[in-house]
Amino acid sequence: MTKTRAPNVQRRSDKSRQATLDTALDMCAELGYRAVTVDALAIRAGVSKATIYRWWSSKGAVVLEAIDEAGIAPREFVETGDLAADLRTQLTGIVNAFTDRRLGPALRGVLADGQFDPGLGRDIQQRLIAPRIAEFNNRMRKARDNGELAPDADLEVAADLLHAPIYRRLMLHYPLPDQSYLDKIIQHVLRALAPI
Amino acid sequence: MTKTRAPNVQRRSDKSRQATLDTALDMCAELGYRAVTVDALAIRAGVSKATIYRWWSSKGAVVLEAIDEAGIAPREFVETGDLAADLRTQLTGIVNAFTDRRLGPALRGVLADGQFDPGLGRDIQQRLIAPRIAEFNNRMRKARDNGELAPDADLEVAADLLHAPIYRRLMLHYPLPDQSYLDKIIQHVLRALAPI
Amino acid sequence: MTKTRAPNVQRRSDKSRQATLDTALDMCAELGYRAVTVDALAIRAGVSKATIYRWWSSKGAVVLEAIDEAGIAPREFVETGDLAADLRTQLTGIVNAFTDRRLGPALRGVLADGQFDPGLGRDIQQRLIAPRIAEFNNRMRKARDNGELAPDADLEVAADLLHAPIYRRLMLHYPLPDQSYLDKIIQHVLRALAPI
Amino acid sequence: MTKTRAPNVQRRSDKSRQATLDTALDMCAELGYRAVTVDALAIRAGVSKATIYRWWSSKGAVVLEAIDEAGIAPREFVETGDLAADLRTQLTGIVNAFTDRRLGPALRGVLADGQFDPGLGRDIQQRLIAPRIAEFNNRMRKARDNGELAPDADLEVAADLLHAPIYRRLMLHYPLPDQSYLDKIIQHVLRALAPI
DNA sequence: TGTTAACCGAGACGGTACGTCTGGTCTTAGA
DNA sequence: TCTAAGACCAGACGTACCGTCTCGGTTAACA
Repeated sequence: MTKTRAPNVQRRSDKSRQATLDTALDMCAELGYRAVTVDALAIRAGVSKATIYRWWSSKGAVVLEAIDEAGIAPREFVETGDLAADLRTQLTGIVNAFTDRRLGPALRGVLADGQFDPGLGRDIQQRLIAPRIAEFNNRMRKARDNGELAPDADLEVAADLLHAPIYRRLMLHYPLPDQSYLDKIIQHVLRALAPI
Repeated sequence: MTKTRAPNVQRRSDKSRQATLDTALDMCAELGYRAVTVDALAIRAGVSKATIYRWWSSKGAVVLEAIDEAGIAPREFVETGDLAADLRTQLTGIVNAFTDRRLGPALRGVLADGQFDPGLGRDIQQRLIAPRIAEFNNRMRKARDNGELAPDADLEVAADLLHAPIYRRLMLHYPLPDQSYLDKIIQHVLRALAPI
Repeated sequence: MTKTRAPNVQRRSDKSRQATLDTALDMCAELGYRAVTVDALAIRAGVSKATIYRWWSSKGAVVLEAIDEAGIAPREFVETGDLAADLRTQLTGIVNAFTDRRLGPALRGVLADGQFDPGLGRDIQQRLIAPRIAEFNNRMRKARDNGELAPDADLEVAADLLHAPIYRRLMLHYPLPDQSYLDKIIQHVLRALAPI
Repeated sequence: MTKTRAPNVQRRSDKSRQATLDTALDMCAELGYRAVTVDALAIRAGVSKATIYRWWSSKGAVVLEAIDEAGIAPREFVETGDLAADLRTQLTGIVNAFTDRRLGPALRGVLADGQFDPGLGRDIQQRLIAPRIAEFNNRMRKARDNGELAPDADLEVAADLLHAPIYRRLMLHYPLPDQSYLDKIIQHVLRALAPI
């Protein structure tokens, strides 16, 4: 009885969808993620609350989809043959996503919110993180095959050491790494993973 | 017209203070940080809401103080002379804090909340993080002086590489590192910082 | 930044409205006007506080409307041709309203509250008092035209002398007039206003 | 245990008592009775809340005592031998008390409050009303003995008819009677009570 | 081309937590 | 022992959001 029948995606209004996603990012940028309420989002997007809740489970889900759609940060590696340069490009892309005037606040907010909402956390992991880690692993596997890394280089550890400083700094309110700091990180990690 | 004349610390009721802090941790453990409300905390602690707001600015501030007081995770390094072992002890202590049945949920919650509330974030940084980083730097400086690390080893990078994986995994809902994974991290970092 | 966009009366839930008004009178009767809180009213009426505040400005406004709707005391005069009898009927009706088990406490309470809240006082005057005074004046004007009263009988004074003892006794916690006392009042006033 | 032993009146600080009473009237005049809180009263009078509650049961009791002490309105009749003039003097005194810049707000407030607080209501009746009604009855009895009133004139009715319009007008937010209106009331009542 | 199902905006609803305020009690230290 | 100062518990206040719901109006697929 209470169960709302699954809505028909065919008939979904794309205008309402886009307005909701766009407005969500705008409002995060202006007010900060926390201060964005579904009520206000609905009014400003010219959309009804029921419509939002018909298609998304929460504010976080809206913002996550908006971020994903906005194509934040490069997904695929631009491969130049220079491993350090390629890592630098990817890490810089991630940092830029967090500092982007429009996307940054939404991204930080949704990540923090994901720590409270397990469903949202899972979605973030799957939609934002996993594809980029897969790309990262691809690139690293090639480097390992090329002999740029030790043949038994542990890619999970590599992913952690390279990416984690960004998240730690987010979480502890330290300033995010700049280019030269990223280079230091990369050099340290490559040294740790170097052959013999 | 914020009346808020600063309250007189001399006359503070220690009983109310302790009850509030204890109950805050208990409720975080039982319900999760998010689900703890100041109303419910006040009732269960047998304390009035006004008293809570007289001494703390928010739920997060209460929980932070409770965690700090509970002496979560070792502050000082136990120095054995074996650097890898000492780092392992400290990092294990941190991971244990996050997985502790009583403190873990409070700690995770307050860290996530700190990402929304800048004041709280600053307090976390100062009360929880900074003292431990100082201890860490002490230990690392000794190791550098002993020649266990390169004479130009960058301790900021070292701190990031060693601690950050824990925070990244928290943030992305990955499982926290276990002992053997921590050992891997430590070995990689020590290799990156090794002399010559 | 009073958001308060005027609510849409068309879509008002009559069920919630009735439950609120009914419960307000019940609670006044049981607990006394002062002890009724909006919180408790909302819970007992099965209505949210927001709904109450959406449609009424205060507890007093709810109770006033409940009283008005309950049709306390006869509004129109029942005209029998016998002036003294008609006045007796009306005054008795007023006294009965104040002693009514269900309405009395609400009515006394809202009148007293109106002395503190000017807006409420004005509403009481307009919704409860003015229509009855108009009816009273109609009846008295007819009596004056009939020669039952002096041609220059002052109806304002008449209204005061006849009704005021009830209010004075309310205010000073004297017992309210009974039938025979009302008759005395009426006889005195009619004598004072009698034609030459 | 909870029972506070009756305080020793001998040792009562008269300075605190006077400051409390004076400040109570001042604050009623400035802010209105409702807006005066015991907290604010204590602070402004330089007196502690505990001291206030030791000697008075409520804000209303303080204000009532302040009014009584301020000797509002003439208690005794000034007897000139002219009954209408004497009544006019007394009624004018009462109206003046209600419109007095300093005492009026306190008096109106405490009267309204007395309708909620039965104990306060009783005290008002005994301290403020009863003595004046006794004086009134004295004067009226003399007039009856003098033959100015009918020998069977009902003094209770007389008191009601003469005084009640003031209270009704207070309660219904009508303007208080002015001199000429008081004269009309007096003339009507004297006519109703006139011999034969 | 008319019917109809499901969308849509609007916004009222029951809940619930917020942070503030007031009332009345209790504790502490000083006179 | 009384006082000033003020912390304390209790709980009401009015506001803000939440997520659900009901209402007409509109739109698009099917008849």
